[in-house]
Amino acid sequence: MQSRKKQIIETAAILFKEKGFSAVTMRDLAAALGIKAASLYNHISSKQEILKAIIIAIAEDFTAGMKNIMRSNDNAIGKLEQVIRLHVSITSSNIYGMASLNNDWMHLEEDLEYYLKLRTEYEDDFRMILEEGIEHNEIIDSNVEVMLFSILSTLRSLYLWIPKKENLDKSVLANQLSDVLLKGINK
Amino acid sequence: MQSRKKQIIETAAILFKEKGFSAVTMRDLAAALGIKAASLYNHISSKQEILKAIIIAIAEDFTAGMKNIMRSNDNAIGKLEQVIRLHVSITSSNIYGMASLNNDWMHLEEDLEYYLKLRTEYEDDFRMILEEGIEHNEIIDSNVEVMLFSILSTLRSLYLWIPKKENLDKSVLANQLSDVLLKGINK
DNA sequence: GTCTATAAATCGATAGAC
DNA sequence: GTCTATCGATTTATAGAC
Repeated sequence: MQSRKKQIIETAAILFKEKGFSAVTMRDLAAALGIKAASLYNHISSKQEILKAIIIAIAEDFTAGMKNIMRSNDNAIGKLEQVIRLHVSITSSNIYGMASLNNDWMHLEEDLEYYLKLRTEYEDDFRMILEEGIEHNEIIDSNVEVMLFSILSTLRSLYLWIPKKENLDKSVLANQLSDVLLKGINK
Repeated sequence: MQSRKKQIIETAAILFKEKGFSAVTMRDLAAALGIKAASLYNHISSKQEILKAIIIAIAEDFTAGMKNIMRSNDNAIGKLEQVIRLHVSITSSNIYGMASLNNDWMHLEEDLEYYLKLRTEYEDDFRMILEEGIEHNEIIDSNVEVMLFSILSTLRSLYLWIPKKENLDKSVLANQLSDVLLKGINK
């Protein structure tokens, strides 16, 4: 990808995190880059193409990461720890893009169906890990959907919290999250 | 409040959840109500007033609920269980409004500062409960911010998951959440 | 209380000069 | 690769008839 195009997409992601896709105009984006709106179209074909570039790339990263985890020989708890590390890793290197993935996916047009397919597959794999853990007596036999929802909500919100941490150590954060999410906070 | 105004605000919240505040036009809203856009202005003064009505009311409900919990004599775990019930209660009766509270607060104009004040106070109270629990040996002495982030992310995402549950029993859900959030999923 | 008509501003995107 | 100029559509909101 050309360097200028990449710069446009990265700058767009920053603005999209602040106000959302719909509230950011091509003039806003151009101004942030120090050019005029018309000049953007020498590098990208539409606002929609920018959104697609941001969201689909990250969604495919999650899919690839999850497929690797499913292929591993770890037990359920080990797989969950891998999933947590996957979220910390992808999120910390795509803080702005994660905001679009979480909040602006419904504005995808041609790629909406594809995005939803990736998301459903991801959640299905996640659920399978939990069910496998219950079956093998590693995980409490509580409501699977509540556990899935609880862990995934936390991991999907990481993009809001990681920027507030100074001197982020990704492996320390992943370990703390594993502790809290798997073992709870009760003493 | 007049019945028609209430109906407009409730319908707006439904549309805001689907596409976000910025992507919903006054024509969309009017069409959903079976009238013309101009007719909306006989009941409300601006699109901004609708957003404010949705968000501030819920934010004040959370503030009032948290103040009650802070005044109670429960220990830290008991207070956390109350907070979980507060989120389940407010969210289940404001599914659509919670989407705006979470995703469209940045589009508030005159009331943005007030909203941020309420949110900060809420998080400070939440943090105090956790710190009190650590001090009294009820809660593990782990990273407070990670615990706060983890629990609050889950509770703030409830509006996405509650609609998927059929035959919702609020007290059952609150108990399941308390189990998972406080005791973890590890066996 | 809803309508038609419209104002004034802004939107994404294109044409063509340099 | 960026610019000026502009198109055509759409935005929030208002005026005034009914």
